[in-house]
Amino acid sequence: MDQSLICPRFEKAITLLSKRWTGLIIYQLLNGPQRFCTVESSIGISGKVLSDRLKDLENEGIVKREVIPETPVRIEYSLTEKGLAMEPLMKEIEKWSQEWLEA
Amino acid sequence: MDQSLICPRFEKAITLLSKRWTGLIIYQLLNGPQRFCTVESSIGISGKVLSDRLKDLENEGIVKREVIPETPVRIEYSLTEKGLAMEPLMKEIEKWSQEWLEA
DNA sequence: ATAATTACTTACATAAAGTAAGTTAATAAT
DNA sequence: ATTATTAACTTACTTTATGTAAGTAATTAT
Repeated sequence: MDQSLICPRFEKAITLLSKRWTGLIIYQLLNGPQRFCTVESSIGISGKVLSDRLKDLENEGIVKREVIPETPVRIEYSLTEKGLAMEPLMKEIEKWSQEWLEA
Repeated sequence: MDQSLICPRFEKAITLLSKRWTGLIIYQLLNGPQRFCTVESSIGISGKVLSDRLKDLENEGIVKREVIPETPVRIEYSLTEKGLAMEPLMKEIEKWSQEWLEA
């Protein structure tokens, strides 16, 4: 009796967002391209997990990684079109949180 | 250099949704009140974790638990107003998934 | 040659989730 | 009265995920 009526695409999306940190990383990157250490310190994630997540998100086509040969080397992470398309979704989370959660 | 510019309410909301299964449980309950075993089999979560999550969500005021003295006893879980208010958010996730993920 | 900086990686410890068996409580059948 | 049945959990144990802290690679400045 495993009648999964849940759309597999929706399930995949929510599974993505249900991974710890994923949502916050995307939200943070909506502020524009930024480097590893900026994301790390602004959301308080460990370097190890951030490294994992950014790879996952790159594989999903949500995040883009760009090496900028400066001194020392700078690496910029940014959202792809697919990632940027999550903005309305994030706005809805924001809305809900402002209406239903206490400060 | 820990300049967390992220709104604490938003952070709490996304932390909630970043817990494995939370989003799917809420989504499933948008179909209307239902019992433990229905949620369990429709989303494929283990009884143990479902039990934990439903307690968390009850404590957050998102889910309501009602004992119905039938034979055998039936327990119905449903969304509160706060939980129902997540529908637009879920719809946005659905939209994104339909536009950006493959079937 | 040595030090400094960013972006990682590795080894190890702790916490969360999965599995399967067991418990409780309310009847219902024998 | 005893046994069985069913839903809703719990508990004990295993596996997986995350956290912490130290280490490495590459590049350039001194």
